Amino acid sequence: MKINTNDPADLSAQIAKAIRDAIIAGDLIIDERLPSEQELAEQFQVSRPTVREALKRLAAQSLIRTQRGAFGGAFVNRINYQDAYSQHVTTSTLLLSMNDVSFDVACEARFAMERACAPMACIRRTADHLATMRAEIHRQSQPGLSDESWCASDVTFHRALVDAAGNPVMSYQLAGAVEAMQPLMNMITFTARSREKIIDLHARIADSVETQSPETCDTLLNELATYTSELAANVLTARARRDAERTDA
Amino acid sequence: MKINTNDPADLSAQIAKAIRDAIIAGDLIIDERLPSEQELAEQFQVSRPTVREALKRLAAQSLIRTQRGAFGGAFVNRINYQDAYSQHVTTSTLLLSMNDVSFDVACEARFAMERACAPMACIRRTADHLATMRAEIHRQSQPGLSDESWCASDVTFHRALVDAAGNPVMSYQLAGAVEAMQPLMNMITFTARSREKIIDLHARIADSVETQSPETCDTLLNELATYTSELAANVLTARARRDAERTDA
DNA sequence: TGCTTTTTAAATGTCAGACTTTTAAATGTC
DNA sequence: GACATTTAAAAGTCTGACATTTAAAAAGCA
Repeated sequence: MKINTNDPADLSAQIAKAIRDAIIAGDLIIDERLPSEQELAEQFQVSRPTVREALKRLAAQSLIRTQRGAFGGAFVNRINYQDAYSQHVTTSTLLLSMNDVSFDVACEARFAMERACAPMACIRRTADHLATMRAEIHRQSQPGLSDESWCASDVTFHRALVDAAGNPVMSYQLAGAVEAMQPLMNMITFTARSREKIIDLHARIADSVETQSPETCDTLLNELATYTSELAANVLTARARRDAERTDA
Repeated sequence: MKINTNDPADLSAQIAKAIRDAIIAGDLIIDERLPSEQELAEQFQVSRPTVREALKRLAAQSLIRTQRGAFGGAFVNRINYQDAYSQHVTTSTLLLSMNDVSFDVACEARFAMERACAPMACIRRTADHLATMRAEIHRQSQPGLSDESWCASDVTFHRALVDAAGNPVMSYQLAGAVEAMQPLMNMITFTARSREKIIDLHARIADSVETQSPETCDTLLNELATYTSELAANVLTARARRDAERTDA
């Protein structure tokens, strides 16, 4: 584990990279304790604050965890789905919001991937997944539900559908697409009428998963995708018209 | 932007969280300059090293970038696909390797998502994507190709297929599934015969994308998924048998 | 002996202050 | 006006110290 003296990057970044590479290569195994900060400082010939900055970088990526006290230190972390999941969602959300990704592109990606889950979900769904979907449909039917709660419930419903596929790798990868859509979904105004239609689709999707009818489920998801896109398009044109009027006035 | 004095977490973690939340909430916009480290230290009533550790955490997530010199400082970073992509791949790879994810689960997820790309790829593929696919097929046909080069070429081929769908959100989300599989793929021994079969499938997949035949493409990807699983199963049973023999001796 | 309490040492967390290096704006010079 | 020089601001780094946490080791005790 060496650092390149010709590298223009910060020392702490170089040290972080060296340790990260060692973890990825398997030279440092799970739960293995790194040398103490003082020892690392001596190894890399830098000061302790510099080592600490490097360790904080790695901690931010959940690659290590630190423990205080005697026999404490930095340990190689087993990355769990929870940590990876929340990081993935944060990054995906920012990626979408910062890069002017159009609603259509995000929507297309999300539903394409969700439709990939559907056949597996129809086969492997448990009573638990179905119950979650039904519960969210019930929540969505309640009058006076705020737009935010509506969207949150929508995400929960779709997460249950994805989780029903029983493949944690897919759940993890899909999380970015489904949850990161929420801020974009919040732009849409869901009228009582549009909510009604979506709830109907949700109910029929739940039915198709329960009766294990992948083709029906696929068709319904497609319909939902189309309808969601339409709603978004309406919002955008309405907004454009209003802006135009304001410019005229 | 305040920190909670009752929070048991480290100060640097709290400060990082406060700034991160401000960025996610949109209180800090892209390219906005944060206060200098000295000013942040005064605002949060901590020392400069503590602030620096917080900033390094954010830098590790590509949320900020720092610039030295007069009028330098920490700036809110526009997360680009490149950065997000490599982070996503790193995390996915470690998630798979550290959590004993079975080959089948990872394989299923990968091909299910790839099949979701296929219809879009058939419609939107450009000459560029097709050329990349053909070039990789050609590379794969060369005798004496190392297993690692073979796998790398395989990833490039499939990335081209995914990119051909013309949806950057899908490309980003799929990157984790496709590239993170590489270490698992490296476990498989690709004999000349198995390579031949895969190359044939690759060629027919490229054909189907070129002739815009989504159904054929889907079937072929399915076939490739099944065959890949079979190869892996063979490796695993062979290894199990060998281990058993070794135990006997 | 066996359990509880106290001590202790090692490690991270935090701080203060100084110095170095980089960088771009401001100033000076031709 | 174009180029060189100065300068100040900011990140990067270092040194040394102290605070806090924690688990092992030691001591005390029944």
